[in-house]
Amino acid sequence: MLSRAFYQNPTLDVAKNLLGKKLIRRIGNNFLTALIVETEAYIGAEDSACHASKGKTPRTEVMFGEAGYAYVYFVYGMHYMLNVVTETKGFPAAVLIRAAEPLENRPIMVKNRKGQEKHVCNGPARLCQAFLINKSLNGNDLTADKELWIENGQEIANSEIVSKPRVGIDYADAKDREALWRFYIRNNSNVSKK
DNA sequence: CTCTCGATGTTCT
DNA sequence: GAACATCGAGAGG
Repeated sequence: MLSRAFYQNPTLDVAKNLLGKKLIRRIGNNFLTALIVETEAYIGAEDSACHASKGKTPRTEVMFGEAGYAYVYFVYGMHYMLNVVTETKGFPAAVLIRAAEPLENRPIMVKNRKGQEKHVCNGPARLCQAFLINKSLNGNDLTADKELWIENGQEIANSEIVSKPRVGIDYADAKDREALWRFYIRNNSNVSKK
């Protein structure tokens, strides 16, 4: 299990370092695992794409807290997103987990996705469906939790990491839309978009 | 394979 | 009341 110190770093570093790590979810006696292949950084009140840019609210409160906690929220009336809080207490920042590559117990993930064999984890909302992640996990401590946490996986070389603008933030300022704060593993077929 | 379009509910104005 | 860090079904190539 990754320690708190891993998350207490600059958000862009954490976003890149999370690539190749193993996301683990316990469902009863079964353990779902998947390799993280795509992330996005949301950094501080100055980032107009970050939820925290509108100030601290009950919804975004977790992002203002200590690093290493899960920030789970609901969008579009039907989808959950999984983020991990980074940096220091009082500075709102998080990394969105956008996609992963199924490792163990893939059949259970497919079942959670209502039988969808393709596109099991290649999208933030799909990942949450496959892993049964919902608001009940919001605020859980990923450095101590028994239901959801992250472990070391594969080493990903810097040359294998691709940087792109973030997805789905048309409402943000131009400078924030253009920021290359989306990271994914080159040539991995599980990323959410080409 | 690609594209379009509508569902859905929480949050904030 | 509007916007929203999306997805999947269905139509067409």
